[in-house]
Amino acid sequence: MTTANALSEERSDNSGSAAQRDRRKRILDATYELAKDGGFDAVQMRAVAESADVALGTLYRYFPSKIHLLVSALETQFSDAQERLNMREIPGDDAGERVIYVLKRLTRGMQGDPQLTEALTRAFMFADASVASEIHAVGMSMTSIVTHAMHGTVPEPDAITEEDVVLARVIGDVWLSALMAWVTGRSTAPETAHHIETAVRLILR
Amino acid sequence: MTTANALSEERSDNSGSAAQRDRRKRILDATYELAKDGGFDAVQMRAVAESADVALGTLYRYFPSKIHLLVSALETQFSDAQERLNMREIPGDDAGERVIYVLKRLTRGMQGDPQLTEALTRAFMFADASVASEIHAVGMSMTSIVTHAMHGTVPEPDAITEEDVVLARVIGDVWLSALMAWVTGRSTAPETAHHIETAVRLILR
DNA sequence: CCCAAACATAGAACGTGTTCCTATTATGGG
DNA sequence: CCCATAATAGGAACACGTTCTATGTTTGGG
Repeated sequence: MTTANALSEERSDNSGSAAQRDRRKRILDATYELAKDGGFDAVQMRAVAESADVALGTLYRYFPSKIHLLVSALETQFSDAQERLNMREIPGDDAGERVIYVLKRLTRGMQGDPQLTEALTRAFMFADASVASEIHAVGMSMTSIVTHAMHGTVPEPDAITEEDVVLARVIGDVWLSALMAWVTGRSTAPETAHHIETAVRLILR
Repeated sequence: MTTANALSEERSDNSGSAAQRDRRKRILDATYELAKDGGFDAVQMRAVAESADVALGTLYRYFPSKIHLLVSALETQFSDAQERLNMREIPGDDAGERVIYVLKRLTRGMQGDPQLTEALTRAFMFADASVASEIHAVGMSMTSIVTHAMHGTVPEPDAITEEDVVLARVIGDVWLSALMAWVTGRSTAPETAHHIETAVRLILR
């Protein structure tokens, strides 16, 4: 999703210290690249470190575990998506239509990179309490995306009711479960889309 | 789907050499014991093998991975719960009340054994495509439990409508997400119960 | 300019899931 | 009873996440 390739070391023109900056970004880019090709298993810490051209210990200084690394990658992707979506109005005649539109778009995007999605989703699922803050951030993005879609435009904070949040959380739950079913091969892409659509209509009826 | 261990052949000749008795059951029992005390991390394959008094290779013959082992344990627990619930009528005046009753009961049961629940849930979450059939079985039990609760009594197969199944799946999704949030320390037990209750009322309104 | 502290590197080492190998022990058909 | 085959035991070996150690290298305040 991000710039295709910061993997190739771009240290040609800038000598020394310029290449020392942006380790975090290099690491995340390497993570995306490896995940895109081989999924969760291919994101091996030694491989990430080598790809990002940092030492293993440095990788662990930036991300204290493989799960932190992948959930942080997911977090970045989600807040990017949230930002992109916030820039425009969501098409659709009612909340249900708009939410379905947005979720289908999100889902299609993720299904376009199955291995990457598998890596990020499984990390998210496996995360334990130590990753709570990153997971919380992802949840916030998800809720924000859905409430935005429900309202059609970025809502004023005090325009979001208690019920909106409950609805958004439930929709987020369903979306996550559907994504998981797809990632683990228990349902096809069309089935996933259909399940999400049905559930949203049901919840926002 | 009626008996607890549909997977095992459950050899009935249990007299004879006691030590040979049902390795599968010994393994699952050891798994429960270790999980109950120390959660996911404490379920170490060498420890399970030793506890169950089988060789490591034998353990892997019965369960091809730690995830298979734990998801199978979850499967057993779920189909036990399903069986117990099927034996009686569910109290409650409408579908929503009954579903909430059952889910609260289930949730309380799992929260009574936090470490065990953490182990089983995280394994379930982490499972990949190779565990699809076990995961599917868990999903079936879940759906069955919920449709049962919706109807109040074990429904005839043809009394279950398409919509029932959709409702049950959505409820299952929410329940799973709530359980996950609790397991990873992102929400407390009361919050979890409240979220489930709110969501069920919303879905079955 | 100098030095202490923070940051990086390379790589060894360790733990646990998983695989593999060999010898031994049940099992069931003839 | 005997043998072929499968199942099990016991344990070495390997892979990858993670931690640790020893040694530079950068950086910012005096």
